[in-house]
Amino acid sequence: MERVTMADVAKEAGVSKSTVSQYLNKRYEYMGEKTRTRIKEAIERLDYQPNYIARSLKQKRTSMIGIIVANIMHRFSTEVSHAIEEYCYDSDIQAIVCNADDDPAKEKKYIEMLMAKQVDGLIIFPTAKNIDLYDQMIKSGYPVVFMDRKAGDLNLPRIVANNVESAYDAVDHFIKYGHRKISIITQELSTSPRAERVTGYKNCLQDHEIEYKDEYVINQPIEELQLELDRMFSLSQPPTALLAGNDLVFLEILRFMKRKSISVPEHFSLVVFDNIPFADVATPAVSTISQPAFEMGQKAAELLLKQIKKEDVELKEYQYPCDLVIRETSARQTD
Amino acid sequence: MERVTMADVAKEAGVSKSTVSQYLNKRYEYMGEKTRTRIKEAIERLDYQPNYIARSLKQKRTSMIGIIVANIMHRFSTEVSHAIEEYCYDSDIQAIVCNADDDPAKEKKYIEMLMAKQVDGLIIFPTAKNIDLYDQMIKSGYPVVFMDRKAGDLNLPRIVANNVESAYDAVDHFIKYGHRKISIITQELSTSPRAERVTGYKNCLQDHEIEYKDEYVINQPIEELQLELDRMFSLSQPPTALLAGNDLVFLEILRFMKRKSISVPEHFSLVVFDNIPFADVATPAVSTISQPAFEMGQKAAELLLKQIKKEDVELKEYQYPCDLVIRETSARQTD
DNA sequence: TTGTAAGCGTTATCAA
DNA sequence: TTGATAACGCTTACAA
Repeated sequence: MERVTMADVAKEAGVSKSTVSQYLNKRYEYMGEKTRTRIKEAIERLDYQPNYIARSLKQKRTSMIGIIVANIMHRFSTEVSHAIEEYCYDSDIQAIVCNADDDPAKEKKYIEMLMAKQVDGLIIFPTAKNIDLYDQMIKSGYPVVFMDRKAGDLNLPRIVANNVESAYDAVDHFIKYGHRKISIITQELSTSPRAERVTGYKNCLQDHEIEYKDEYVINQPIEELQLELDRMFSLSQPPTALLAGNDLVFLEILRFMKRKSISVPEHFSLVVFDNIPFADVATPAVSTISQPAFEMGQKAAELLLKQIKKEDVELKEYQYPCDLVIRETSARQTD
Repeated sequence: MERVTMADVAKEAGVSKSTVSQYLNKRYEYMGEKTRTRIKEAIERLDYQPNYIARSLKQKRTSMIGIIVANIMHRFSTEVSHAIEEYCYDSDIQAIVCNADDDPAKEKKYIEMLMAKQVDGLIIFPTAKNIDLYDQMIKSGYPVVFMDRKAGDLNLPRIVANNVESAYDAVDHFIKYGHRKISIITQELSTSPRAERVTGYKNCLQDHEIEYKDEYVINQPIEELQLELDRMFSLSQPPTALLAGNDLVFLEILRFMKRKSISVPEHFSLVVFDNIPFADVATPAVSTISQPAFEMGQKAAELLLKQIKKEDVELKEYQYPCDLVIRETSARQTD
């Protein structure tokens, strides 16, 4: 196991612990050539590995940050985490990814555990149910960045997509393609992006003077979606275009299509709000609204590391535009 | 920031640090009822949060483990990591996931950094290029479990899939479906699973007395695959069945199909060796050899935690059978 | 240029 | 049943 300590190296090299410490922290300025090589050799001979825990205790920094993801099953979360990790790697920072699984209690537990582990800061996809806790962290000056979701009226940097506008654009695209019976399907409206996507949908219908119909709007838990889809497609006038609110919803729509043996874009046009793997190479290629997950992740990391280094950051909302990519699941409606 | 320490709580409650420590570690046996409540109240009043770093320094355990994934872009890696995390969550252990990105130098750096951070053990998808380092860790008694890939002849628990047999089964399935011109496509044969899958392929052809043809076997980096596929499908006798060696290869095959406007199973049958999202709900649904990623991850975690707790574990290879799921991309060949 | 010594916030040992 | 006190392995004034 880990045996060799700095004291051993010091003894081996015939110097004191502090000198070894100096050496390790590359403070060579006032260090004699011989002492340096002697320490170097001693370290090699003993195969000494420094203990970062001890250093952290003293320095009050761990060079670790935490990422608390609301639900790791979303491709978007994975892409963002990945971008954060990559950014951190260049600064010799470790990222610990935790999955709150859409459970506020689990989120709370992770926040407390990561803070107890003295991680230097946190990037959170907030469940938005632990407002008091968020508030307390922020007030205490602890570095935090919010990602993807809005929560409360807190004074910290937030990275979000322009959900309203992007959903608007997708619906606008449907309308330009001749659709009038347009549906939007999301999970429960318990998070800001979902609600915003529905808002964009409504706004666009309104601007085009298309009547909003409740029966075309599904906001239900994943488990309910098959039933809801059955219902919606039994209408005398089923929708001809669907906007899937995220990748998990898309999965359910695929399942539904499989079950009914129907296909896109023949039966309806489809746009998915989310990054999905294979979207471009699938047949038919899937039209998507893709969020700039990589840029968003990098920005979050940048803002967090700046806060950790006590540099000034703007405590505002950083909004990212998404990219509506029309592929083969969108078709013109001619009736 | 983090201000309140155990000493503050002790003072506030009018007891000594050691008593507070006892309380926190739930050693109530010899503790007076009143002291207990006084400490409890003091903790609440001060909103004290223990510092796990200090505890770790003393106890020489961090309750963290590291996962070093060879390449995070594989769905399999994500699923395994996820299973490990879930298992660890129940034991109050944190998992730190690092992506070596198929780079032995990066793998080495991560191993050293995680050990310096005093993580209690490591689950590694080895690049198999750092044998000396692996050897050293294992000799020193550090808890390690290998996942997915074989590396060197080391004395530690290894979790692997039965690659030879599973590839064999897929080819056997092709042959039963009337195929004789069967191709296998993988990346470079630099890892054991890839080589084993090719072995299974060869064995099966041999058992069925089908001639092995080099021109049907592609083992090239991802970037070369489009060229190689072009070449292979320009043969006078192109293959009628393809076994894709993993999910990234599958992506390239999809890209190729898109480019050539050809489809499965009309142009060829396809089985993918890997877990891919949407496989069952895609159209056509994709035949896959799915690895029991969840079980493999759980087992790895179980074996690692046992080692950490100094319990005996068998230092052997744990081999997991995969599941050949025939879906719609496999068709009978009638010519 | 290097060494001494006092922490960092816990836990563990042993007395009281 | 509780309290001193010495670690844990490192950093950092300050002294030499």
